[in-house]
Amino acid sequence: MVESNELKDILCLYNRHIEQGLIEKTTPLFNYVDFKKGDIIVSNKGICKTCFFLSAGFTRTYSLDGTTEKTLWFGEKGDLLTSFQSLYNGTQGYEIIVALTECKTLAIDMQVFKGLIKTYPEIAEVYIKIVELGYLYWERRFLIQSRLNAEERYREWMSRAAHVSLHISLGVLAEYLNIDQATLSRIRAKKT
Amino acid sequence: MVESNELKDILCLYNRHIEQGLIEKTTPLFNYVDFKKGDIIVSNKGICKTCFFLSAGFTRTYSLDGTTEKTLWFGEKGDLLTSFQSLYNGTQGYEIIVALTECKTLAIDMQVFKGLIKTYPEIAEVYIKIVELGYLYWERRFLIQSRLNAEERYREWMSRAAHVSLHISLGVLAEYLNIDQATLSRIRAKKT
DNA sequence: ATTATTTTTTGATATAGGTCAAAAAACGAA
DNA sequence: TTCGTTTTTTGACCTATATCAAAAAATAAT
Repeated sequence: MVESNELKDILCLYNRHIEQGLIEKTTPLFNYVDFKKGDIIVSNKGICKTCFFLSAGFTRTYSLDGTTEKTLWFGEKGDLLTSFQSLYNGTQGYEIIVALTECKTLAIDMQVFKGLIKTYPEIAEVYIKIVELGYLYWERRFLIQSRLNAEERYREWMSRAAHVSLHISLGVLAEYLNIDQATLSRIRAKKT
Repeated sequence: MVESNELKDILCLYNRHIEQGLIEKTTPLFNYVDFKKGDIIVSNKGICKTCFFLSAGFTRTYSLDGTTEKTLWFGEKGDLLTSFQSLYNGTQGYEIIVALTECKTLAIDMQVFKGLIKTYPEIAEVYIKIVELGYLYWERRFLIQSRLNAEERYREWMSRAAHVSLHISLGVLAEYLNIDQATLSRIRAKKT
Protein backbone atom coordinates (compact mmCIF):
# COMPACT_ATOMS: atom_id res chain seq x y z
CA MET A 1 0.00 0.00 0.00
CA VAL A 2 1.72 3.12 -1.23
CA GLU A 3 1.68 6.06 1.17
CA SER A 4 -0.05 8.95 -0.54
CA ASN A 5 2.46 11.33 1.00
CA GLU A 6 5.28 9.57 -0.73
CA LEU A 7 3.58 9.93 -4.08
CA LYS A 8 2.78 13.54 -3.33
CA ASP A 9 6.40 14.32 -2.55
CA ILE A 10 7.42 13.08 -5.95
CA LEU A 11 4.64 14.59 -8.02
CA CYS A 12 5.16 17.93 -6.31
CA LEU A 13 8.67 18.01 -7.68
CA TYR A 14 7.03 18.53 -11.05
CA ASN A 15 3.82 20.37 -10.19
CA ARG A 16 3.51 22.14 -6.90
CA HIS A 17 -0.18 22.89 -7.33
CA ILE A 18 -1.54 19.41 -7.28
CA GLU A 19 -4.53 18.91 -5.06
CA GLN A 20 -4.79 16.37 -2.30
CA GLY A 21 -7.94 14.79 -3.71
CA LEU A 22 -6.18 13.84 -6.89
CA ILE A 23 -3.25 12.40 -4.96
CA GLU A 24 -5.60 10.25 -2.89
CA LYS A 25 -7.39 9.08 -5.99
CA THR A 26 -4.26 8.08 -7.88
CA THR A 27 -2.22 6.61 -5.05
CA PRO A 28 -3.92 3.18 -5.31
CA LEU A 29 -2.70 2.92 -8.89
CA PHE A 30 0.89 2.81 -7.69
CA ASN A 31 2.84 -0.03 -6.12
CA TYR A 32 6.09 -0.18 -4.29
CA VAL A 33 8.73 -2.03 -6.25
CA ASP A 34 12.21 -2.31 -4.82
CA PHE A 35 15.41 -3.36 -6.50
CA LYS A 36 18.75 -4.62 -5.33
CA LYS A 37 22.04 -3.25 -6.58
CA GLY A 38 22.66 -4.61 -10.05
CA ASP A 39 19.01 -5.43 -10.81
CA ILE A 40 17.65 -4.49 -14.18
CA ILE A 41 14.73 -2.12 -13.73
CA VAL A 42 13.89 -1.49 -17.37
CA SER A 43 15.10 -3.75 -20.16
CA ASN A 44 15.33 -3.17 -23.86
CA LYS A 45 13.46 -6.36 -24.63
CA GLY A 46 9.92 -5.66 -25.72
CA ILE A 47 7.76 -2.67 -25.00
CA CYS A 48 8.20 -1.19 -21.56
CA LYS A 49 4.90 -1.64 -19.73
CA THR A 50 5.66 -0.01 -16.41
CA CYS A 51 6.86 3.40 -15.29
CA PHE A 52 8.84 3.75 -12.08
CA PHE A 53 9.25 6.90 -10.05
CA LEU A 54 12.50 6.54 -8.17
CA SER A 55 11.95 7.40 -4.54
CA ALA A 56 15.36 6.32 -3.23
CA GLY A 57 18.62 5.16 -4.73
CA PHE A 58 20.59 5.69 -7.90
CA THR A 59 20.26 4.18 -11.35
CA ARG A 60 22.18 4.08 -14.58
CA THR A 61 20.55 4.12 -18.01
CA TYR A 62 22.53 2.86 -20.96
CA SER A 63 22.09 1.64 -24.49
CA LEU A 64 23.95 -1.08 -26.29
CA ASP A 65 25.80 0.05 -29.37
CA GLY A 66 26.60 -3.31 -30.84
CA THR A 67 28.47 -4.81 -27.93
CA THR A 68 29.67 -1.65 -26.19
CA GLU A 69 27.40 0.03 -23.73
CA LYS A 70 26.87 3.76 -23.68
CA THR A 71 25.70 5.41 -20.50
CA LEU A 72 22.99 7.96 -21.20
CA TRP A 73 21.99 9.28 -17.80
CA PHE A 74 21.98 8.60 -14.09
CA GLY A 75 18.74 8.57 -12.17
CA GLU A 76 18.20 9.87 -8.69
CA LYS A 77 15.30 10.58 -6.36
CA GLY A 78 12.24 11.77 -8.23
CA ASP A 79 13.32 10.67 -11.68
CA LEU A 80 10.96 8.78 -13.92
CA LEU A 81 12.45 5.49 -15.01
CA THR A 82 11.06 4.19 -18.25
CA SER A 83 11.85 3.74 -21.89
CA PHE A 84 10.90 7.08 -23.34
CA GLN A 85 10.68 5.46 -26.73
CA SER A 86 7.95 3.20 -25.35
CA LEU A 87 6.28 6.07 -23.60
CA TYR A 88 6.27 8.41 -26.60
CA ASN A 89 5.61 6.01 -29.43
CA GLY A 90 4.55 2.79 -27.81
CA THR A 91 7.41 1.12 -29.66
CA GLN A 92 10.21 -1.01 -28.31
CA GLY A 93 12.82 0.93 -26.37
CA TYR A 94 16.56 0.61 -26.48
CA GLU A 95 17.45 1.79 -22.99
CA ILE A 96 18.45 -0.49 -20.17
CA ILE A 97 18.09 0.86 -16.66
CA VAL A 98 20.02 -0.80 -13.88
CA ALA A 99 20.13 -0.15 -10.14
CA LEU A 100 23.46 1.25 -8.96
CA THR A 101 22.34 0.94 -5.35
CA GLU A 102 19.32 -0.40 -3.54
CA CYS A 103 16.38 1.35 -5.17
CA LYS A 104 12.86 2.08 -4.00
CA THR A 105 10.31 2.97 -6.62
CA LEU A 106 6.66 3.78 -7.04
CA ALA A 107 5.53 1.81 -10.05
CA ILE A 108 2.55 2.36 -12.29
CA ASP A 109 1.37 0.64 -15.41
CA MET A 110 2.39 2.67 -18.45
CA GLN A 111 -1.07 2.65 -20.04
CA VAL A 112 -2.67 3.69 -16.78
CA PHE A 113 -0.15 6.51 -16.47
CA LYS A 114 -0.86 7.65 -20.02
CA GLY A 115 -4.54 7.59 -19.12
CA LEU A 116 -3.90 9.83 -16.13
CA ILE A 117 -2.06 12.27 -18.35
CA LYS A 118 -5.01 12.47 -20.69
CA THR A 119 -7.59 12.69 -17.95
CA TYR A 120 -6.08 15.07 -15.44
CA PRO A 121 -4.54 18.35 -16.53
CA GLU A 122 -2.57 18.41 -13.30
CA ILE A 123 -0.96 15.11 -14.18
CA ALA A 124 -0.43 16.36 -17.71
CA GLU A 125 1.52 19.20 -16.15
CA VAL A 126 3.65 16.71 -14.28
CA TYR A 127 4.39 14.88 -17.48
CA ILE A 128 5.06 18.09 -19.39
CA LYS A 129 7.54 19.17 -16.77
CA ILE A 130 9.28 15.81 -16.93
CA VAL A 131 9.67 16.04 -20.69
CA GLU A 132 10.76 19.69 -20.49
CA LEU A 133 13.44 18.77 -18.00
CA GLY A 134 14.52 15.95 -20.29
CA TYR A 135 14.73 18.39 -23.18
CA LEU A 136 16.90 20.71 -21.14
CA TYR A 137 19.01 17.80 -19.92
CA TRP A 138 19.89 16.68 -23.44
CA GLU A 139 20.38 20.18 -24.77
CA ARG A 140 22.74 20.90 -21.92
CA ARG A 141 24.54 17.61 -22.36
CA PHE A 142 25.01 18.37 -26.04
CA LEU A 143 26.40 21.80 -25.29
CA ILE A 144 28.77 20.43 -22.70
CA GLN A 145 29.93 17.70 -25.02
CA SER A 146 30.52 20.02 -27.92
CA ARG A 147 31.93 23.07 -26.17
CA LEU A 148 34.03 21.74 -23.29
CA ASN A 149 37.20 19.71 -23.48
CA ALA A 150 37.69 16.48 -21.55
CA GLU A 151 39.03 18.09 -18.42
CA GLU A 152 36.30 20.73 -18.35
CA ARG A 153 33.62 18.09 -18.79
CA TYR A 154 35.02 16.14 -15.89
CA ARG A 155 35.19 19.19 -13.62
CA GLU A 156 31.73 20.31 -14.61
CA TRP A 157 30.42 16.89 -13.71
CA MET A 158 32.22 16.78 -10.38
CA SER A 159 30.95 20.20 -9.44
CA ARG A 160 27.41 19.10 -10.07
CA ALA A 161 27.12 15.38 -9.47
CA ALA A 162 29.96 14.22 -7.30
CA HIS A 163 27.44 12.35 -5.15
CA VAL A 164 26.61 10.09 -8.07
CA SER A 165 30.29 9.34 -8.63
CA LEU A 166 30.34 7.50 -5.35
CA HIS A 167 28.32 4.72 -6.93
CA ILE A 168 30.05 4.25 -10.26
CA SER A 169 33.42 3.10 -11.51
CA LEU A 170 35.87 5.30 -13.35
CA GLY A 171 35.16 3.34 -16.49
CA VAL A 172 31.44 4.10 -16.38
CA LEU A 173 32.04 7.77 -15.73
CA ALA A 174 34.54 7.90 -18.59
CA GLU A 175 31.98 6.31 -20.86
CA TYR A 176 29.33 8.77 -19.73
CA LEU A 177 31.60 11.76 -20.29
CA ASN A 178 32.89 10.38 -23.58
CA ILE A 179 36.46 10.37 -22.42
CA ASP A 180 38.80 7.42 -22.70
CA GLN A 181 39.26 5.76 -19.35
CA ALA A 182 43.03 6.21 -19.46
CA THR A 183 42.63 9.89 -20.24
CA LEU A 184 40.13 10.36 -17.43
CA SER A 185 42.47 8.64 -15.03
CA ARG A 186 45.20 11.10 -15.98
CA ILE A 187 42.87 14.07 -15.64
CA ARG A 188 41.79 12.92 -12.22
CA ALA A 189 45.41 12.51 -11.14
CA LYS A 190 46.16 16.18 -11.82
CA LYS A 191 45.98 18.58 -8.93
CA THR A 192 43.35 21.35 -8.89
CA MET B 1 -7.18 37.01 -40.93
CA VAL B 2 -5.52 33.64 -40.57
CA GLU B 3 -7.02 30.80 -42.59
CA SER B 4 -8.17 28.11 -40.20
CA ASN B 5 -6.98 25.45 -42.61
CA GLU B 6 -3.47 26.76 -42.42
CA LEU B 7 -3.51 26.51 -38.65
CA LYS B 8 -5.04 23.08 -38.84
CA ASP B 9 -2.31 21.83 -41.14
CA ILE B 10 0.30 22.80 -38.62
CA LEU B 11 -1.43 21.62 -35.45
CA CYS B 12 -2.21 18.31 -37.11
CA LEU B 13 1.50 17.71 -37.46
CA TYR B 14 1.51 17.30 -33.70
CA ASN B 15 -1.97 15.95 -32.94
CA ARG B 16 -3.96 14.34 -35.69
CA HIS B 17 -7.13 14.07 -33.63
CA ILE B 18 -7.87 17.70 -33.15
CA GLU B 19 -11.44 18.68 -33.81
CA GLN B 20 -12.57 21.32 -36.24
CA GLY B 21 -14.47 23.29 -33.61
CA LEU B 22 -11.36 23.89 -31.60
CA ILE B 23 -9.47 24.97 -34.69
CA GLU B 24 -12.17 27.49 -35.54
CA LYS B 25 -12.20 28.79 -32.01
CA THR B 26 -8.46 29.29 -31.77
CA THR B 27 -7.73 30.57 -35.27
CA PRO B 28 -8.64 34.19 -34.37
CA LEU B 29 -5.89 34.16 -31.74
CA PHE B 30 -3.28 33.82 -34.44
CA ASN B 31 -1.86 36.43 -36.80
CA TYR B 32 0.20 36.19 -39.91
CA VAL B 33 3.67 37.58 -39.41
CA ASP B 34 6.14 37.44 -42.27
CA PHE B 35 9.87 37.98 -42.25
CA LYS B 36 12.45 38.80 -44.84
CA LYS B 37 15.73 36.96 -45.18
CA GLY B 38 18.03 38.10 -42.40
CA ASP B 39 15.28 39.38 -40.12
CA ILE B 40 15.46 38.51 -36.46
CA ILE B 41 12.35 36.59 -35.47
CA VAL B 42 13.19 35.96 -31.82
CA SER B 43 15.81 37.94 -29.97
CA ASN B 44 17.62 37.21 -26.74
CA LYS B 45 16.75 40.61 -25.32
CA GLY B 46 14.04 40.35 -22.71
CA ILE B 47 11.39 37.72 -22.28
CA CYS B 48 10.02 36.31 -25.50
CA LYS B 49 6.33 37.27 -25.66
CA THR B 50 5.27 35.66 -28.91
CA CYS B 51 5.36 32.15 -30.34
CA PHE B 52 5.60 31.64 -34.08
CA PHE B 53 4.62 28.54 -35.97
CA LEU B 54 6.68 28.52 -39.13
CA SER B 55 4.44 27.87 -42.11
CA ALA B 56 7.01 28.51 -44.83
CA GLY B 57 10.72 29.18 -45.02
CA PHE B 58 13.82 28.24 -43.05
CA THR B 59 15.30 29.67 -39.90
CA ARG B 60 18.46 29.40 -37.88
CA THR B 61 18.56 29.48 -34.10
CA TYR B 62 21.82 30.34 -32.40
CA SER B 63 23.20 31.49 -29.09
CA LEU B 64 26.02 33.87 -28.42
CA ASP B 65 28.89 32.38 -26.48
CA GLY B 66 30.73 35.54 -25.63
CA THR B 67 31.28 36.87 -29.12
CA THR B 68 31.11 33.65 -31.13
CA GLU B 69 27.76 32.38 -32.23
CA LYS B 70 26.75 28.77 -31.91
CA THR B 71 24.06 27.40 -34.17
CA LEU B 72 21.64 25.23 -32.23
CA TRP B 73 19.04 24.18 -34.76
CA PHE B 74 17.45 24.97 -38.08
CA GLY B 75 13.71 25.51 -38.32
CA GLU B 76 11.49 24.42 -41.14
CA LYS B 77 7.78 24.20 -41.88
CA GLY B 78 5.77 23.36 -38.79
CA ASP B 79 8.43 24.20 -36.25
CA LEU B 80 7.61 26.31 -33.24
CA LEU B 81 9.88 29.34 -33.05
CA THR B 82 10.30 30.69 -29.57
CA SER B 83 12.71 30.91 -26.70
CA PHE B 84 12.04 27.68 -24.86
CA GLN B 85 13.62 29.21 -21.79
CA SER B 86 10.91 31.87 -21.88
CA LEU B 87 8.23 29.32 -22.59
CA TYR B 88 9.26 26.90 -19.81
CA ASN B 89 10.30 29.28 -17.07
CA GLY B 90 9.08 32.66 -18.14
CA THR B 91 12.66 33.85 -17.85
CA GLN B 92 14.80 35.61 -20.40
CA GLY B 93 15.96 33.43 -23.24
CA TYR B 94 19.35 33.22 -24.85
CA GLU B 95 18.40 32.04 -28.32
CA ILE B 96 18.33 34.24 -31.36
CA ILE B 97 16.23 33.08 -34.28
CA VAL B 98 16.91 34.55 -37.69
CA ALA B 99 15.23 34.02 -41.04
CA LEU B 100 17.43 32.21 -43.56
CA THR B 101 14.86 32.80 -46.28
CA GLU B 102 11.57 34.61 -46.57
CA CYS B 103 9.47 33.22 -43.73
CA LYS B 104 5.74 33.02 -43.16
CA THR B 105 4.54 32.40 -39.65
CA LEU B 106 1.40 32.09 -37.59
CA ALA B 107 2.04 34.10 -34.47
CA ILE B 108 0.35 33.89 -31.10
CA ASP B 109 0.95 35.64 -27.84
CA MET B 110 2.94 33.39 -25.53
CA GLN B 111 0.61 33.84 -22.55
CA VAL B 112 -2.40 33.12 -24.69
CA PHE B 113 -0.70 30.01 -26.01
CA LYS B 114 0.11 28.86 -22.49
CA GLY B 115 -3.53 29.45 -21.64
CA LEU B 116 -4.63 27.24 -24.52
CA ILE B 117 -2.33 24.49 -23.30
CA LYS B 118 -3.90 24.62 -19.86
CA THR B 119 -7.44 24.85 -21.13
CA TYR B 120 -7.59 22.38 -23.98
CA PRO B 121 -6.18 18.89 -23.59
CA GLU B 122 -5.93 18.66 -27.35
CA ILE B 123 -3.63 21.67 -27.42
CA ALA B 124 -1.74 20.26 -24.46
CA GLU B 125 -1.13 17.23 -26.64
CA VAL B 126 0.25 19.46 -29.35
CA TYR B 127 2.59 21.06 -26.90
CA ILE B 128 3.61 17.73 -25.38
CA LYS B 129 4.45 16.40 -28.82
CA ILE B 130 6.54 19.48 -29.56
CA VAL B 131 8.54 19.08 -26.39
CA GLU B 132 8.91 15.33 -26.92
CA LEU B 133 10.26 15.96 -30.39
CA GLY B 134 12.64 18.54 -28.95
CA TYR B 135 13.78 16.02 -26.38
CA LEU B 136 14.46 13.46 -29.09
CA TYR B 137 16.19 16.10 -31.23
CA TRP B 138 18.69 16.97 -28.53
CA GLU B 139 19.23 13.41 -27.44
CA ARG B 140 19.94 12.45 -31.03
CA ARG B 141 22.17 15.44 -31.55
CA PHE B 142 24.15 14.50 -28.48
CA LEU B 143 24.55 10.92 -29.64
CA ILE B 144 25.65 12.04 -33.08
CA GLN B 145 28.11 14.50 -31.62
CA SER B 146 29.63 12.04 -29.21
CA ARG B 147 29.65 8.88 -31.30
CA LEU B 148 30.35 9.97 -34.88
CA ASN B 149 33.52 11.53 -36.23
CA ALA B 150 33.52 14.72 -38.27
CA GLU B 151 33.04 13.04 -41.63
CA GLU B 152 30.24 10.82 -40.35
CA ARG B 153 28.47 13.79 -38.83
CA TYR B 154 28.65 15.62 -42.13
CA ARG B 155 27.34 12.65 -44.10
CA GLU B 156 24.58 11.99 -41.61
CA TRP B 157 23.50 15.60 -41.95
CA MET B 158 23.61 15.55 -45.72
CA SER B 159 21.58 12.38 -45.87
CA ARG B 160 18.90 13.95 -43.74
CA ALA B 161 18.90 17.69 -44.28
CA ALA B 162 20.58 18.51 -47.55
CA HIS B 163 17.65 20.80 -48.39
CA VAL B 164 18.57 23.05 -45.49
CA SER B 165 22.17 23.25 -46.68
CA LEU B 166 20.98 25.18 -49.70
CA HIS B 167 20.31 28.15 -47.47
CA ILE B 168 23.42 28.27 -45.30
CA SER B 169 27.11 28.88 -45.78
CA LEU B 170 29.79 26.31 -45.17
CA GLY B 171 30.86 28.24 -42.11
CA VAL B 172 27.44 28.04 -40.50
CA LEU B 173 27.15 24.33 -41.22
CA ALA B 174 30.63 23.76 -39.79
CA GLU B 175 29.64 25.61 -36.66
CA TYR B 176 26.44 23.59 -36.39
CA LEU B 177 28.26 20.29 -36.80
CA ASN B 178 31.10 21.37 -34.51
CA ILE B 179 33.70 20.90 -37.16
CA ASP B 180 36.32 23.47 -38.09
CA GLN B 181 35.43 25.15 -41.35
CA ALA B 182 38.73 24.16 -42.96
CA THR B 183 38.20 20.55 -41.94
CA LEU B 184 34.65 20.54 -43.28
CA SER B 185 35.87 21.99 -46.55
CA ARG B 186 38.35 19.13 -46.85
CA ILE B 187 35.71 16.53 -45.99
CA ARG B 188 33.37 17.95 -48.58
CA ALA B 189 36.12 17.87 -51.22
CA LYS B 190 36.56 14.11 -50.81
CA LYS B 191 34.69 11.88 -53.18
CA THR B 192 31.99 9.56 -51.84
C1' DA C 1 33.33 45.42 -65.98
C1' DT C 2 36.13 46.41 -62.04
C1' DT C 3 36.87 46.57 -57.43
C1' DA C 4 35.83 45.28 -52.83
C1' DT C 5 34.19 41.94 -49.67
C1' DT C 6 33.00 37.62 -48.16
C1' DT C 7 33.46 32.71 -48.40
C1' DT C 8 35.96 28.64 -49.46
C1' DT C 9 40.03 26.05 -50.31
C1' DT C 10 44.65 24.58 -49.56
C1' DG C 11 49.08 23.86 -47.11
C1' DA C 12 51.95 23.47 -43.06
C1' DT C 13 52.00 22.57 -38.35
C1' DA C 14 50.41 21.59 -33.58
C1' DT C 15 47.87 19.10 -30.06
C1' DA C 16 44.17 16.91 -27.35
C1' DG C 17 43.07 12.86 -26.52
C1' DG C 18 42.64 8.06 -28.37
C1' DT C 19 44.83 3.32 -28.58
C1' DC C 20 47.50 -0.51 -27.01
C1' DA C 21 49.59 -2.93 -23.47
C1' DA C 22 51.52 -3.86 -19.22
C1' DA C 23 52.03 -2.82 -14.26
C1' DA C 24 49.89 -1.63 -10.04
C1' DA C 25 46.22 -1.31 -7.00
C1' DA C 26 41.84 -2.47 -5.18
C1' DC C 27 38.37 -5.61 -4.27
C1' DG C 28 36.12 -10.19 -3.32
C1' DA C 29 35.85 -14.84 -2.41
C1' DA C 30 37.55 -19.07 -0.40
C1' DT D 1 45.57 -14.41 4.44
C1' DT D 2 45.95 -15.67 -0.13
C1' DC D 3 44.65 -16.12 -4.74
C1' DG D 4 41.93 -14.55 -8.59
C1' DT D 5 39.38 -10.94 -10.73
C1' DT D 6 38.30 -6.43 -11.73
C1' DT D 7 39.59 -1.68 -11.89
C1' DT D 8 42.89 1.95 -12.24
C1' DT D 9 47.22 3.86 -13.44
C1' DT D 10 51.16 4.64 -16.27
C1' DG D 11 54.03 4.78 -20.50
C1' DA D 12 54.85 4.99 -25.45
C1' DC D 13 52.89 6.06 -29.52
C1' DC D 14 49.45 7.59 -33.04
C1' DT D 15 45.64 9.97 -35.33
C1' DA D 16 41.81 13.01 -36.10
C1' DT D 17 41.05 17.38 -36.20
C1' DA D 18 42.19 22.15 -34.70
C1' DT D 19 44.87 26.20 -35.75
C1' DC D 20 47.14 29.65 -38.46
C1' DA D 21 47.74 31.88 -42.62
C1' DA D 22 47.64 32.72 -47.31
C1' DA D 23 45.66 31.84 -51.96
C1' DA D 24 41.69 31.17 -54.72
C1' DA D 25 37.00 31.54 -55.74
C1' DA D 26 32.58 33.40 -55.37
C1' DT D 27 29.50 37.17 -54.47
C1' DA D 28 28.17 41.83 -54.08
C1' DA D 29 28.73 46.76 -54.87
C1' DT D 30 29.93 50.83 -57.66
